Amino acid sequence: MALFLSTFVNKVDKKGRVSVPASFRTALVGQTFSGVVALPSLTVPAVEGSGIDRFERLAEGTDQLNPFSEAHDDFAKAIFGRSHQLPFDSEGRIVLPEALIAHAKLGETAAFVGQGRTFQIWEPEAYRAYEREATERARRERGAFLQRREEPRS
Amino acid sequence: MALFLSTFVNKVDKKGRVSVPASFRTALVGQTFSGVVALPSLTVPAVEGSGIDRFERLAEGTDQLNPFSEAHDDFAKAIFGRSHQLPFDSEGRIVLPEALIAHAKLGETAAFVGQGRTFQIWEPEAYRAYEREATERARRERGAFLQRREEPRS
DNA sequence: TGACACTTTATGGGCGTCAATGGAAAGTCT
DNA sequence: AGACTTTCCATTGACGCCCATAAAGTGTCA
Repeated sequence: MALFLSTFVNKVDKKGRVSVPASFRTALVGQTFSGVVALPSLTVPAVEGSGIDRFERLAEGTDQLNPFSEAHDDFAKAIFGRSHQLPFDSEGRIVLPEALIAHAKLGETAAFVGQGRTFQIWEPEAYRAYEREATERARRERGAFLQRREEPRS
Repeated sequence: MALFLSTFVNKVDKKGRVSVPASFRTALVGQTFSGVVALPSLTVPAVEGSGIDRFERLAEGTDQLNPFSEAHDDFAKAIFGRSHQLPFDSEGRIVLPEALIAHAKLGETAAFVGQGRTFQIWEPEAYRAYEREATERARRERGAFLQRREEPRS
């Protein structure tokens, strides 16, 4: 089980600690770093989260010499420079740095939203609004998706 | 054999538990997650269900750590975030989250409706109405279809 | 073929464990 | 020492796990 699914709303205490949903934690076991890697999303007011394995793979990509290497360089700066390693405490919580809390405008609670291979952390109310919009778009594009889904596996 | 066929109506107890029909369970054996993945349908008042394999395939197509790949779907976001992993208990039941019960307006009973590679969970009465309507529509369209076929002869 | 034993499902309920949360204690860094 | 951070216990409420029962299906054998 290596997928982040569903949405969980947990509390942020006055120390900035949040419980990472248990199912997310189990999706991260066996990694070289026991915790999550988090960075402010470049596109939405949320925190992007994943295991460190993702970044290890990403690092390999930046080492390559290719036509996009310059873009990769900017990319690496934007990604690695702004990312945080957040270790689990013994109860499976992480502490969110001030920079991330500010970026996502987090208050008393935080919504962990599964996105498959990664997840995001949202202010719950902001996510509800965003989800409504995203769902509406998905509904419109539904035809294309369903076709893809029903493709016979080769 | 991995198809969901036929319709079964089972009870929802006061804990929100429902037995997944045995034939549906056997269609799910051997998956990496022992249970079903469920999400509210985008189009009808029902719960969409499937095995996790479907979502694993979906995740492969959406790698969204790279912000330059603008191509990621709203859809994947809407799908992963709104989905729920519902593990089987030792008797083959799942517990339906409040959000799904509300979406499908489930009461004391739930109808599991096979759809081939997936299935749906309906409030039984709502499904009967929907089915009547669907077969009626199919009948009308079949009529039109047959007419079209006959046209070249005339 | 009909009766009986056995297996599989569906359903209900009780109870122990763990996840989520809060707070205290211990350790660090000026 | 004071402020802040990390580690360690304490509580509670939900959920997973187990057992018990009933209904339904399957098979066997006289």
